Amino acid sequence: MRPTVHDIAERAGVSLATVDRVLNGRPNVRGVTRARVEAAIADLGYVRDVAAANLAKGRVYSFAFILPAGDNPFMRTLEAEVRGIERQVSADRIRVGISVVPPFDAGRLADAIDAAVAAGVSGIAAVAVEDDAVVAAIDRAKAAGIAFVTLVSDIAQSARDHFAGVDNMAAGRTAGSLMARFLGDRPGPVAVLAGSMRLRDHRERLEGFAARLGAGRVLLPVLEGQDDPARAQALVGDILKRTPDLAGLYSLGAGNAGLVRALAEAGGEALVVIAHELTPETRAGLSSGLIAAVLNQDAGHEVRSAVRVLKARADGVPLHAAQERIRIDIFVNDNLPPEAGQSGADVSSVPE
Amino acid sequence: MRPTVHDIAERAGVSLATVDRVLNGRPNVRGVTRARVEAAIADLGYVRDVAAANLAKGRVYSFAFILPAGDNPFMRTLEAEVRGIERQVSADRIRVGISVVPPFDAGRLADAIDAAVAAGVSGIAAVAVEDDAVVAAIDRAKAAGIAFVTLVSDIAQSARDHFAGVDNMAAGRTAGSLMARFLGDRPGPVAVLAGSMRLRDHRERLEGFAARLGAGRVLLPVLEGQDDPARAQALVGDILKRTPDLAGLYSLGAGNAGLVRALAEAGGEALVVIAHELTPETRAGLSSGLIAAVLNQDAGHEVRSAVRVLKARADGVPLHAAQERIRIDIFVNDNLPPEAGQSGADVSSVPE
DNA sequence: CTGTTAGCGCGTTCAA
DNA sequence: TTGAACGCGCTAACAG
Repeated sequence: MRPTVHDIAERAGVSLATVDRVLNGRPNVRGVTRARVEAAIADLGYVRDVAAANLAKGRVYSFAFILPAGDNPFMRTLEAEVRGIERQVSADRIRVGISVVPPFDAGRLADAIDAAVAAGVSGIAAVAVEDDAVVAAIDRAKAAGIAFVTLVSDIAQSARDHFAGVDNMAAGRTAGSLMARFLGDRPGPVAVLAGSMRLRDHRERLEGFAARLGAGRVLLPVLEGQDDPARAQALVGDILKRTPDLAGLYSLGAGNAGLVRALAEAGGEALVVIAHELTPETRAGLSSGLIAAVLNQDAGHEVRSAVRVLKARADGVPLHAAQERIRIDIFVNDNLPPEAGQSGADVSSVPE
Repeated sequence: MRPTVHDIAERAGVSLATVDRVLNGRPNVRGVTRARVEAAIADLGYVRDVAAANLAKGRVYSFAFILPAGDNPFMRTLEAEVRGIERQVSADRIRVGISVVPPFDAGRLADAIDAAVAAGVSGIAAVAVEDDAVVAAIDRAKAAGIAFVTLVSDIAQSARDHFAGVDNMAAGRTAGSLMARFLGDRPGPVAVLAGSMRLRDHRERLEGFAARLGAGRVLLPVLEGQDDPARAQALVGDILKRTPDLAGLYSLGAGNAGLVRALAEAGGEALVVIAHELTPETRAGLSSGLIAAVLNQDAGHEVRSAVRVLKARADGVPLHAAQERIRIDIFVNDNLPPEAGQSGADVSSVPE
């Protein structure tokens, strides 16, 4: 049986309360007493039973997720995953709230962070926007002792505890080497559709992509679609028309609904298209053969990872870094995961 | 606040003990009383606090993992993951034991299952071997009320609760379509290296692969290497010599250390090689460019999934099917996850 | 058949 | 500075 506080108290010759004070770093314990208790803890290899502790405390974790509004399908999937996780973790006394802020609006994001801090949450996960105001807000949250995880998009120079997202440079490299493999010796230039070169994620993906594409391949100037389906459709339609020998197209941002429409219209067959994020649109593109491969970050995994990390931080407990690393998934038409039901509502009931 | 057993007792006008009896389906409760309690439970929307229940019960879950012995690197990774998960879940009063049995030995596997049942575990996870004796043993375990999960390799016709592994037919299709894409118009036949056509997993992968390879492509007779590195090396070396125009090679089983050695020796450059399972050997193959892509099933995910399912079954709680689906990962040289430290020992400690 | 009571491992009043 | 005692939500002896 695992040692308990009783065992420690007995071994150290003190009472339960004193053990508790030492365990939780509370004051009013003499140095010698503290040392005796700590020795006992070390000797017995005591580890606190977090479940029992929470039961006693009546503690409820409250985490805030801050996501960008808008019709970016990936962000909506992320939101659905956050909503879906609620029931899953409510048994562990964890409440998760969502606030949605205008996309790319650093001021509003910073305000939302401050609001969550004021509301007394014990952890925050947010899709970051690179901005000094946001960095400052994150640092304020950390200073208030609140766990902070950046989600999907990171700000490394902030005080955040963890980043739950992918290495976008590596994602770009992956797209580049896949593109090179798929094209083989086939001639023709390659186009890139991005949201905006002002976004760090998009810059990184492009850089990685270019690095792996191969020296002999012409890379056309980047098209910026602002992650907007209509603009993306126009841009792609245009480039297809103007570049009959186009060999490949890499869509590294959102707005892929427009991309797929433009591809379907043009009826281009041999064009190799690689896109990001598995959404209904890109899934359809894979199925119809218009898209060769989709790179994906698993939104569900990211959300679950964020919750685990926030909880671990709130408990002051170490975490398994290996499990928290978000992979870059490659999907083709044959390894697509089954279409998820309604936002995580896919529950198999148990017989008997 | 969530309703507790006290609230139910009060509302139904009974004592805690009676509520507990109803909650846990124990006997010695009058029909009318039971109905009253159940009504109160429904009215209040009560959900049991599993953590508190386990604390009270002093319950320790004990799960048995049964794995094949031998030097199959994937199986050793699986074993390492099982050992690695112990500490991670010991906080949740879960103990996991491992027993290793001779590979492909149905009798010994069945014995191990029976032994675990006799030892009184509450759940079993095993890499299944297709055999009536094994089916019978699984069914005995289920009859004894023990949760059962097949791992990596399934027996669908048994009474197992769940399969934690991948769809091998889909994995084969994925390999086939990737091979077709990678080869493009390049001429030349394709070879397949399998362990044994007597293994259902390997048959399924081959079938999927052939279905997606394309009609115009010649598929050479299957090489059976018995998952043995030395035999694999000999077979691959031989086919490379005898088939100078060989365009592609699909290794759908184990023994890839031999495969990589043979490839390195031959110095074949343009040959497109696709293999299964990310091991040190295949990882080296990807890095050196000898292997184009590796299909993988995440052993850590499989083990964690198995534990979650076993625990859910033992608790009689529903589970989120979507999270328990094991994906078919595609790895190329650019999206490789960082090399894991020693068997899950990759723990980042928490500051402050 | 039903109710009382004493814990599970821990945190938190209160006194001392 | 320390300790005794109670309670978190639930289960499991016991009585009745």
